[in-house]
Amino acid sequence: MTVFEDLKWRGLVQDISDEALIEKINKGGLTFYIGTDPTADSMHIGHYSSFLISKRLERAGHHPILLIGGATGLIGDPKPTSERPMISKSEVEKNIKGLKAQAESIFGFEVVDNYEWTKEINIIDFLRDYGKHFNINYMLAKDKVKSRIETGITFAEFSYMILQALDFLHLFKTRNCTLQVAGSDQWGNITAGIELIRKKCDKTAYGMVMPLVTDSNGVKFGKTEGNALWLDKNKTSSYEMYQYLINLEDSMIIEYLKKLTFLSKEEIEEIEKRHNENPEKREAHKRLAEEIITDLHGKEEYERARIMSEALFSEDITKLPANDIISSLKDIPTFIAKEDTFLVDLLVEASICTSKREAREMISSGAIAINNKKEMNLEKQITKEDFIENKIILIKKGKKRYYLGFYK
RNA sequence: GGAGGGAUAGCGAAGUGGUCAAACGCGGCAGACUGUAAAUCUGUUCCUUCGGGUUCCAUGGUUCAAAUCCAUGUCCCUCCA
Repeated sequence: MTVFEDLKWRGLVQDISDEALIEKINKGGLTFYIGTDPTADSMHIGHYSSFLISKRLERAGHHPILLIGGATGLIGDPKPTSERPMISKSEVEKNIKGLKAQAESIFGFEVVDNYEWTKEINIIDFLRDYGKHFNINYMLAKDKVKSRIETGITFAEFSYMILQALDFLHLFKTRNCTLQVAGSDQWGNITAGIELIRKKCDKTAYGMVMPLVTDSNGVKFGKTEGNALWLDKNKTSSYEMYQYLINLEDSMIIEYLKKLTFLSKEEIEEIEKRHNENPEKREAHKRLAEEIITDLHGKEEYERARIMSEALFSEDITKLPANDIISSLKDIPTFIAKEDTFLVDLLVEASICTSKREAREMISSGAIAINNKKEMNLEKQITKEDFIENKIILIKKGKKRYYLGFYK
């Protein structure tokens, strides 16, 4: 299987700008770039899939450059629905630092910042050197702009694609970077760059985009409770990551293995076979979690997450030594618990529930468990006996959310 | 500059003087069923010491009573110039 066939098989190729790219990808030796704007101080799992393509290309003998949009992040890539709020310059600076460190440690890529070559351009040169190459009609025809004509788009966001095109041109000229890789929402910006290169240099550059990774309902991969799953383990612990991956729906799991791991076709087919025979064992889910967490944070982190999950979901927690529980559960939310507190109050104080009303509702519906034992008594007071070894108390909300309390 | 329309809970959207803590849909949360899955079904979704308290862009006003009427302001949209 060629490199391109492998990408295709994994479902990672939505579109390429030119058929000629296939051969170049198979041959190796290209310098390519992938970009992200510093909208947060960490990447999330959504970035991960597209960044993995870069890793795959790197393994196939190409050279990746990671571009962080210190300039474009100050402007904002148009979303199809509405204008982005502007991010402060200090925020952008902070985010760049976070992303840079992360990209280097997780992916080991060379990082560049487009602020470097954008900051010196003055407005007259910008309009003459770049603006002159963009016909408004062409820009208006781009999907992203088109979808915003009704709701409105500011000149700042409208100009975004010129900045991104300029990046591609800059890297093409200075680094001989001939390929840009991204998620499918970047297609318009990439083709703008390809055209700019053709107009200014009379050379051909290429673009490749991958489809957005979603669940079966079209919801973006990694969206849980409105929060993203961050690649920074201080923002999203390995345990949380493990839990998210292990709970993914069956119908998508093989697709995720293809897109998010480096497992070979043969290995994945074997896993698929076993998964179909015994879906309840969730071998495919476990393997996905193992691969992703190990790639991100290393073997040790993965083992910790796995052991913790197994302890919480399959063993009688009260039989374990308190210190073992503490050390294996250090990623879950904690709180301080006094004895004789009413459970209702405790749930609110520990931010397990947002109000007493909700706390009562949870208790009476059987959603609250103390040390894995369901507690439905609204008048329940926490006593010393509720603490394992007089030290800790484990509260579960719903089926999967755990909170660890320390005796005070 | 002129004319008109709009702003309601996380989102979409009803309601146009009392029966409104506000229909309905989505989303969220929980329960049942399961496999810590999906689908489905059920409940729930401002706070509360369960007496009540605080909500419908903001501020004033009319009224026994306002999301609903009036005035002013802010923001958005459409059409005309």
